Amino acid sequence: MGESKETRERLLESAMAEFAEKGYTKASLRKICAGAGVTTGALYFFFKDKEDLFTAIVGQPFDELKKIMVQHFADERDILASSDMSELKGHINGGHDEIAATLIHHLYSNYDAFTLLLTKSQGSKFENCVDEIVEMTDNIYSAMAENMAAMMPNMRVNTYMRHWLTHMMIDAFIHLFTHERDEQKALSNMRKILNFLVKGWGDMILIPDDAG
Amino acid sequence: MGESKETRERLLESAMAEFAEKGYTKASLRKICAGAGVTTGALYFFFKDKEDLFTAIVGQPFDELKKIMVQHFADERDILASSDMSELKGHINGGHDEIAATLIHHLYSNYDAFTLLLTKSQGSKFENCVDEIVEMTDNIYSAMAENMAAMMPNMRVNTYMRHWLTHMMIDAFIHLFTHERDEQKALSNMRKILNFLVKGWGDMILIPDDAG
Amino acid sequence: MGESKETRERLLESAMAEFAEKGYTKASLRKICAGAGVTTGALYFFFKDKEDLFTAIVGQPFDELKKIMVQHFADERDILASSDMSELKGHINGGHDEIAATLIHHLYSNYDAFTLLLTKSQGSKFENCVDEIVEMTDNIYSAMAENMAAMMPNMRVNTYMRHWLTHMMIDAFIHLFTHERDEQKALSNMRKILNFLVKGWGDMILIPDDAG
Amino acid sequence: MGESKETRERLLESAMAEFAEKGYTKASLRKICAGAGVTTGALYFFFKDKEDLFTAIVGQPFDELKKIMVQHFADERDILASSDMSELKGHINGGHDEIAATLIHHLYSNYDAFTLLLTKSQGSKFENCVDEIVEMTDNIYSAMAENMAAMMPNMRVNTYMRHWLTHMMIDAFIHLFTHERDEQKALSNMRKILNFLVKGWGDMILIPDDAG
DNA sequence: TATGAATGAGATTTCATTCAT
DNA sequence: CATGAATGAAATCTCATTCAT
Repeated sequence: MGESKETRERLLESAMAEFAEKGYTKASLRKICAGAGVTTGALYFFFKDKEDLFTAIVGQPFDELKKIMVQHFADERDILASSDMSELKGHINGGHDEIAATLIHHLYSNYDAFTLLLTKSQGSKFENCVDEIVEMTDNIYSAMAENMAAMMPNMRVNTYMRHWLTHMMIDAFIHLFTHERDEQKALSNMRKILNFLVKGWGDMILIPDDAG
Repeated sequence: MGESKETRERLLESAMAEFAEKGYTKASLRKICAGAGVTTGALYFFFKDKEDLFTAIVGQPFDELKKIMVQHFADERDILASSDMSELKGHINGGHDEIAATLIHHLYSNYDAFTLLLTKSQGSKFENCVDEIVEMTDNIYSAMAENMAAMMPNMRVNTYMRHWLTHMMIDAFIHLFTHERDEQKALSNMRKILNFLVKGWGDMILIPDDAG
Repeated sequence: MGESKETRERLLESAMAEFAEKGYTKASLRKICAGAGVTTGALYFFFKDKEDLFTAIVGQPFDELKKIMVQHFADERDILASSDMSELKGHINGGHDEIAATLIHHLYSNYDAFTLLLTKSQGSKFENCVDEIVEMTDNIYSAMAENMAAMMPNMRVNTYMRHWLTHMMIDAFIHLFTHERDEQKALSNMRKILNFLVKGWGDMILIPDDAG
Repeated sequence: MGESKETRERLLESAMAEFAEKGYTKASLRKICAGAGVTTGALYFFFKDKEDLFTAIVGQPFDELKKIMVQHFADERDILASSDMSELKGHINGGHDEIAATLIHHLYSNYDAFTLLLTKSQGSKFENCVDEIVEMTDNIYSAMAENMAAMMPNMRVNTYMRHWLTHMMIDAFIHLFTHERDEQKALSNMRKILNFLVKGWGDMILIPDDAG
């Protein structure tokens, strides 16, 4: 009554707790409402259905995550387009450091939402969100790898390994995020991990033309 | 009536399909029974409850997986106990190759069961099965890493990176398994990946005493 | 297999335990069979259905109980038919003592069966067994009371109190049986109780013609 | 929709009929809902589960019954504390008359509920409600009997008979209630019965020190 | 805005019973 | 004499959702 904003927020908080405890599928809207001190009708005033409620929690952070990545990759592409080989390699590391910091900051600024998204979304439309991110990233890296191969005679791209390395990189972010509550430590570790993974480009992705 | 083996197997097949489509939680026992052409009571003659049915599909393959790992690690420990440093490093690679082949063969020999276990078990008692495997592996690698550090003066173990590398290795198996239907290709790729990850031991896990 | 008698008895024992624990309605035939180490088919070889199984436990003791009472009352009637008033009164007490001993002995000789019958039969055809006994007894006492009233001028029978006193007497037996495990103590107490209740005949049952 | 009070009441009425016909355990919630013209979900809006529905019918009358008894016994204790022997005996009868009237009135004012409670509650949490009442009463009478014995030299309490007499008294109330639909007749008969039972105190409960 | 009431479909599970072998 | 398999109905209960007020 008259306290609409509060109600909506109480619902979101209650939903966060319930989704975190039970997972998307097993979470009960009734219990979410009870936890917010309202009845189901109130929930349906603010949200279309269960999916809409879940989206209200994780949707925007997830969209922003994608926006950040798209933006970063667009910047990268511009730079790479006008680079020679040695500048490029240097840039990859620097670029990685920058985007890593930005992404990790974004993840930790929306800690609860991303925890839900990454560990409790099975059954919702977000259940394949990681695949979506991997695909996005892979598309970019695909272009990047082909560019690099084009500059290096007698070398070609092992697409399978490129895909795997991309996946490992995303998984590394997720693993860090879900196992390390402190943002600074996460960032510091992520840098070491990225340093390591970048070596995989040379080792596994760009390979001699005649390799199996 | 009278076609006992068939019925149980039809139930398992129908269950496999339903679990694969909907995931453990959303799968409907009614539909599983309908799919097998029997009534719900028949299901309860063969299986105690939903969890028992799911376990009948994934339980044994999972247990064997753990048994294979335990056996492998026990063998390794015996060998490592009587090795000097250089032999040891050589062995790690060889050992990896061997266990990788065994594990991948086991995974692909129970393809459907492991697909269920790894991607559709949320809500069941197996939902944390990957963590279980990671923990098992990490315990072994923990001992191994300490042994190696003890042989190298002025070096210590970065436990965080050790844990991460273990996780990445397990994830690599899972990623391969869930993205590559051909066992031989999976094995070939896994070998390359392991070769790469093993370098992480030198790069990130054994670090100078004074490193942060 | 070849041990039919044993099986039937094991079923009866298992049934006794299950009925005692859950009551007739909630008792599960499956659990009874499991407890006897056989499958449901075996049960249905020996017993027609659930009711028949229960009857196999409590039926005969109950029938014998009624037979004992019928016999006793028939004897009583013969004696009473040829008695004058004072002999009759004396006989009531003596008769009570005798029948009490016989009944109590019968109850305690079939302790488990009567415990089931008296406390766990709701839902079965025996659920009103106490009423049946009360009615039987009341019919006899009705005739007896009318006889006595006929001998006493200006007195009539208060049928309500007669019915109540009969009920209390039966309840006294049941209360004793269900609260006192030792037959001798039960009998000793029952005698005191009957002595007391018999006074009710003079006090409440045979009343002046003009009483309300 | 919109006829909330009616629905809840229709459910209670339908439940009363079903419980009365089948007993608590065998009563079907489906049939109760059908009888009330609503779906099963509606029932669960008003009541937590089957037990809660049964409690909604019999709980309050039963609680009030206990409250009445507690209040009565508290009053009695105050009076008895300041009485000599002869006043006390007189009081017992008077007190009995008063409480009997109050209790019987309460029982008949909730006729259907108490019928359910006393004859159809097996399987519910109320299945031992009579024992509860007996115990309450027995505790009080225990104290009362000891007081009386203390005033009478060379006399002691036969606790077994005290317990039995208490039980008989409660059973008398129940028997009257379940066999006599008319409140006035029940009360009138109850008075006679109590008069009779009170004699048991002298005959069976307070006995010479040297009695067995 | 929000409530209170109700729907209707569906969930898992248990039951007594049957019957071919 | 007993098994193993299966039926079919019913049980209690929970769910997301709707809607008049």
